[in-house]
Amino acid sequence: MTNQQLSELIYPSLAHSADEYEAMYPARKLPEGAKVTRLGPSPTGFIHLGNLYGAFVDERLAHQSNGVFFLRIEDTDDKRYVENAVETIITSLEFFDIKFDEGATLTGDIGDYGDYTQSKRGDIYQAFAKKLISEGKAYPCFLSEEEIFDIRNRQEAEKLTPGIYGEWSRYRDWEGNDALAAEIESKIKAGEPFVVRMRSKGTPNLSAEETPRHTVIDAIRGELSVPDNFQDIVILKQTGIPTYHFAHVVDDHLMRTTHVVRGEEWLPSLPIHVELFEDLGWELPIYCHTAQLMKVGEDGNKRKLSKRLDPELSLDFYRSEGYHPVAVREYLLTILNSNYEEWRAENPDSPVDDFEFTTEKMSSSGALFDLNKLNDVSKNALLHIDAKELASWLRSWSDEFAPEFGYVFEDMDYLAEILDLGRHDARPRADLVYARQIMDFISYFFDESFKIEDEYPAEAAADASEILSRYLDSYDHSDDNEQWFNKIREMATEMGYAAKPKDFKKNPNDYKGHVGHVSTVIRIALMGRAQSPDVWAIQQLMGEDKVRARLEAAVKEN
RNA sequence: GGCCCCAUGGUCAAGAGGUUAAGACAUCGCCCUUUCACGGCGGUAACCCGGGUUCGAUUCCCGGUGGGGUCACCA
Repeated sequence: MTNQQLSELIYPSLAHSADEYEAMYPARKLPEGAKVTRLGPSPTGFIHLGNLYGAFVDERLAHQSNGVFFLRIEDTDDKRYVENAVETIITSLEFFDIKFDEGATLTGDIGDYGDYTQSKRGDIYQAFAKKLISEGKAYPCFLSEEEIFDIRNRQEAEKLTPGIYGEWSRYRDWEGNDALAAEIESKIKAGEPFVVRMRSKGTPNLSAEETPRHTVIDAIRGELSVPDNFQDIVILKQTGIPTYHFAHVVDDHLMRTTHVVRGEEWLPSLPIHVELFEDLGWELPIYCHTAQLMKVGEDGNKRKLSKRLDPELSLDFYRSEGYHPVAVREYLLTILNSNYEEWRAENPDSPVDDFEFTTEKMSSSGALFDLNKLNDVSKNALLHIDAKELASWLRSWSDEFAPEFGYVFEDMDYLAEILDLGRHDARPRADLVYARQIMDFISYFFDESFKIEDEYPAEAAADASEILSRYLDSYDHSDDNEQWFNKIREMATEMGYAAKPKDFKKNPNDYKGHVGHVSTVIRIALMGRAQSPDVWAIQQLMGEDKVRARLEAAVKEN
């Protein structure tokens, strides 16, 4: 039996040959320098910030170069599949403005390089596996789970690298062994299950110094030292479905991916991929191994984000808290490219996508996720969003995640005015961070959520009742800001408070307190809290009736 | 344990042989101010260790140490 005969025996009737597939998916016609990237999620229905981080890199690389960014569903593990996962992936990414040009969509594939779902590409993988078998670069393996377990135990006892390779692989060297060749032939004819393994050319168990190496250039990390692989890894599972390794190599070649962006956890399997590309006679794509987003664990050490342990890093967390997609995008960019913040400082009003993103400026060490920084970036980002736009965005957030705030959206113009409070001053206020926080920040405007949260300052608590009734009596809604404050100052002085805080600080024994304490009493009666934007401006927005009603209620309380 | 990746303040990070070792977030103080926010000024705070190479290493090389990742018919 020859390798050629073996391959025919295993795959007697495939729809197409490897060469035919090669011709069906020719090189893309794209402008010089255009990059083709892809996102290959497995449909577990869970994406976290780390995935988004990687997706940004893909998206920017492709779209900055007039290239193509496509979505490929990597569902080669049926155990992992979660209902509606694909939909979740697409809509979550869309929310953060990650859009695909090609690939799987909710209504079917778009593009000429499909199918874009790996489970539908069985024939293609088999055609290439057949080619490898016919060339002696792969072989069928009938080792059972128990046998593999046994091999591993013996290897561990001998302190050898575990795995199926070299002499440990019983079905590897059947050439020149007629008995074994006959055994394989009869097993196949009998329909016994098998996997297809790569027949690695590497020499097993060499010392680190003896191991031959390749140098692969990584666009983020520079030169990578890749030791030769010697493991006969599985390329096709018993089901005929490929492992990640084989699917990656076949798909990214056939789909003409130019840049493979993936997490650094793939670095250890790079030797396998290098050998597979070589076996198939294909050129290596440019790898971009991104650093993992980290988190501080319970032991105080950094660790990789984990879907089990860190549900709060799920994209849904940010969506439900109401972080604006632009803010998240902007934050990610600050950790993605070290020169981003500098660029942003120089171009405060430019759209994010004007920034020229480069892999060279990416850090190769894992960044710790920093909520403080996100919040800071977010409040500046929201400053650039028009109030009306912000209002309607908040409404759609509420519809989906917080319907209890429905009353906030009854008058959208009013909401927009509230949101705009102080945002156009010479020194604009930056109060708004994320939707849930905003709901709390503006809660005093609505009787549904208004409540007294703070206590009157000690300096003026005893006079609270008098302050409020005098204020109410003299209240004139048409007063301008200056007239209004002069009245308060006058009243404060009459009641024994300093007209200026400085006077009080200088001679604390001469006064009960200062005008600030007096106005805090008013602030609390109106807003329920000691801290808020300008009282006069808020009163103008609330309207005279509401202002009087709040003051009257406060007087009654005292 | 083998292999791979990484290593500058609390965090994100510039720097690429000679710098008073940037900047941002956080933090502290002061100023502005009727509160807060914004803004301004200032402060605390860092090159993991040991060997080389060099006139000179945070920077280059080697070795440790530390952290991370990975060793599946998961991706």
